[in-house]
Amino acid sequence: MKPLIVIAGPTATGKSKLAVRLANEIQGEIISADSMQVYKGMDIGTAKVTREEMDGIRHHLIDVLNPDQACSIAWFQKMVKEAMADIYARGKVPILAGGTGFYIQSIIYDIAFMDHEPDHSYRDSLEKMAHRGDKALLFSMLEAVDPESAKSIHINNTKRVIRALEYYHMTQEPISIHNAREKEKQSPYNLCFYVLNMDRDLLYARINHRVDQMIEEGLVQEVKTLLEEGYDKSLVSMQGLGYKEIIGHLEGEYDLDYAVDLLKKGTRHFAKRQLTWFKREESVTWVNLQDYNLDLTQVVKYIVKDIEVQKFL
RNA sequence: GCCCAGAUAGCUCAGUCGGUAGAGCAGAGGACUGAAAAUCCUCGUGUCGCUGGUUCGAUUCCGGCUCUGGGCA
Repeated sequence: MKPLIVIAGPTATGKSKLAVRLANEIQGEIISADSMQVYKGMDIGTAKVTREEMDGIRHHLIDVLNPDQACSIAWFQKMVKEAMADIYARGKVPILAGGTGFYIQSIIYDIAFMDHEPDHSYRDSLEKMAHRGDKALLFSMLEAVDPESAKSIHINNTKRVIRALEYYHMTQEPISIHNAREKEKQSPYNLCFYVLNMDRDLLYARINHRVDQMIEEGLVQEVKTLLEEGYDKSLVSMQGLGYKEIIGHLEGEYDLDYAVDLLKKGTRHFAKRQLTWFKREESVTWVNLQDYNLDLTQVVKYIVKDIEVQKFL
């Protein structure tokens, strides 16, 4: 089996920096597993690594889309697989680093996605129903076609209900069957999966601090520029943390201080959701950075050793 | 100094016509298989400022005190 190293964890734990240090030690290349860093021009708000911080290490899946090109997991997975094939061909080790748990999962278990594009007209019609407030109707449609999914998807979770209906519409198969099948899959990789973490209080303090830094570095101007370039707030990319909050401020809904509070709060909630995601992953090694006094050199040393112990390389 | 209004969950406040209380936010936990930085679900006991009084019973009514706003001097 091919080796694959994953560096994950909630936002603001220093995944990107650690990944670069690790890549230097083990002849690695980095693949970003981040749903927002794929977009060009979104640098400050996504805390994207700078060219300098890359330190000569090759990074994949960063700055590969314009903000109006919606990224999907199927597309992401395809691109990552191509990048990995390339990395293996050059005798290097891929390091998948990022905080988008769903994307990481799609790679490590090689989840199957269908080739064809979603049927937009069907989705649009369902969304119109949702917009009219016909949640119960949508849900009863799901119950009729895929009772298993109806049991596990909450009636208020319109996005999930619509996707399940859409899946059935395209394949004539309940998505619950597809999900159950994919869940059985074992990872086709020789996997070393690390999740960085720290005490919650410290993590939240770092998040708050980093948001302040983003503002100092010119996040407001970055968002302004994107809007001036014609990118609209309805785009998937503009739903990202740091973008939707600043757009609200620029449109006069609230002052900057309020936007900053919103962004800090939203990012804290996000970090919590990331942790919930990683907690359910099996065979992950949790790394509490405080056990190493937040010293990346020590953390890298530990991880390199751990990888060797697993006779990984 | 006087007058008025407040003092209830970490915060903002609601409420109890007297039977020891509940929302939002914060916080915690969870779900997630083509929007995922998205979307969604669950979780609320706290000397009801302190102190006397009335009462079977006071956070609720009355008095005093303390503090915080605002007004008048």
